[in-house]
Amino acid sequence: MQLDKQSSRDVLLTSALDAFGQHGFNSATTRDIAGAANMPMSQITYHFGGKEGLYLACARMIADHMSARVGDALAAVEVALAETPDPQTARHCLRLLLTGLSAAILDPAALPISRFVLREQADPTPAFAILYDGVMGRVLGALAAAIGLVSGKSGAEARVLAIALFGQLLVFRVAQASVLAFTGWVTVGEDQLRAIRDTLLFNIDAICDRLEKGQTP
Amino acid sequence: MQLDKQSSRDVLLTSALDAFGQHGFNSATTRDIAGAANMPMSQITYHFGGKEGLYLACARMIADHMSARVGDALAAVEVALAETPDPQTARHCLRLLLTGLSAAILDPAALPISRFVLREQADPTPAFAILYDGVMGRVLGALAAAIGLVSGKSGAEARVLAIALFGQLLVFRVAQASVLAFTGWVTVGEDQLRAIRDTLLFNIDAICDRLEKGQTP
DNA sequence: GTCTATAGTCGGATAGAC
DNA sequence: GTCTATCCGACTATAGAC
Repeated sequence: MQLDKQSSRDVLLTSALDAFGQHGFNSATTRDIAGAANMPMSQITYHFGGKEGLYLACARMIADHMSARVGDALAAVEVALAETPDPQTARHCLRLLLTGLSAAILDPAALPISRFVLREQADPTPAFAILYDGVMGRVLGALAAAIGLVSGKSGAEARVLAIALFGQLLVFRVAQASVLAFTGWVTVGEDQLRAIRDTLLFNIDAICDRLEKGQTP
Repeated sequence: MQLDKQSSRDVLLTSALDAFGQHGFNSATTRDIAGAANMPMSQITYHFGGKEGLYLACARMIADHMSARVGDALAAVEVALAETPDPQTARHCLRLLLTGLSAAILDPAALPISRFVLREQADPTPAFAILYDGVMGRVLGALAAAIGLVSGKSGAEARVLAIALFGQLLVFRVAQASVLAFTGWVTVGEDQLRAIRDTLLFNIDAICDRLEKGQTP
């Protein structure tokens, strides 16, 4: 037996991530989560102490997973911005970051993660701190730093612009129902990812151009 | 008695909108909704037939409310684009639309509505069609039409760009927990609304400039 | 470590008095 | 139209056998 060496703990975690992402903490039931993992509900109590412990464990798993996925790119950008702090480097970093984020956020395989994170954005629980400190704060920080180098400004304006840039991407996940209805797409796959990424890069160049001309928001 | 002439039906509706927005359909309880309106749960059955009927009635109320609020501006833009279809008019319309949308979406008084709509975006129910057909489809359509006039293109590219523009605004509502954590704001009030709107208008000009130069995404 | 059985709670719907 | 009382199903948690 045990053809796959995944511990029942891990099986429960992925099952839970899926359920919490789709239905939220309250609506997801421990019975369904355990059932999808082919084990009785009491396994959740045994491994995680209860529903809440399971939820927090999901958040930690996400933070680890995302750090592993975008951590290298993020670190590279942070180093580049520190070593060669000029507008050209910054613009390149922006393009790099948004390209990587597009792939990570729109990847269909990461859908359960996206859903889970979005729910935490809408109404944060103690799991929010785990996610924000682990990944999102760093991403926004890197975006704002790059924008600061391009515009020569830092502080509030750069941060607002960083969030707006990020929103251009996020909307395709968070408002997916409207996106599909409006574009006629049936799914957000490879082709759509390309179209979105190209639009984002175009906008980055447009905004950087205008920032470098010294015009400020 | 009856100092205010609001029918108990209306009181239930606003109470329900609040609860559904904060907790979602499943987690909001009819007991709490009725309790907040100071009436027994059976009133929901009487007026709306059940929890589901109450939920759909909320969606209809939102569609009516939003149509009343942005309907005029939307109609004006649609007329302007049809009568004087040139890039200058289109850019002006874009600025007008985003300014109006900023106020509507970030208005603290409209928070319950925002929450309700966002939940429908994440996982649509039959209420989604009511909301999309009533407002959102028209908004996105107007944005895409204006962009089409500026860039000389219509179709998929204009629609993707329209969604991206809208996302710059939406993110400040949908990811509010991260926005507050990252900016240090404690709330999104008048001052923050101005900062966001100025950034959006700056980006619109930047993107329009580049589109008019004939460069395409 | 893994399971079954059960306790205790809560939410939605309904019946029927007023 | 508005209320109280009650039913039934579904959920989390826990005790305890193996």
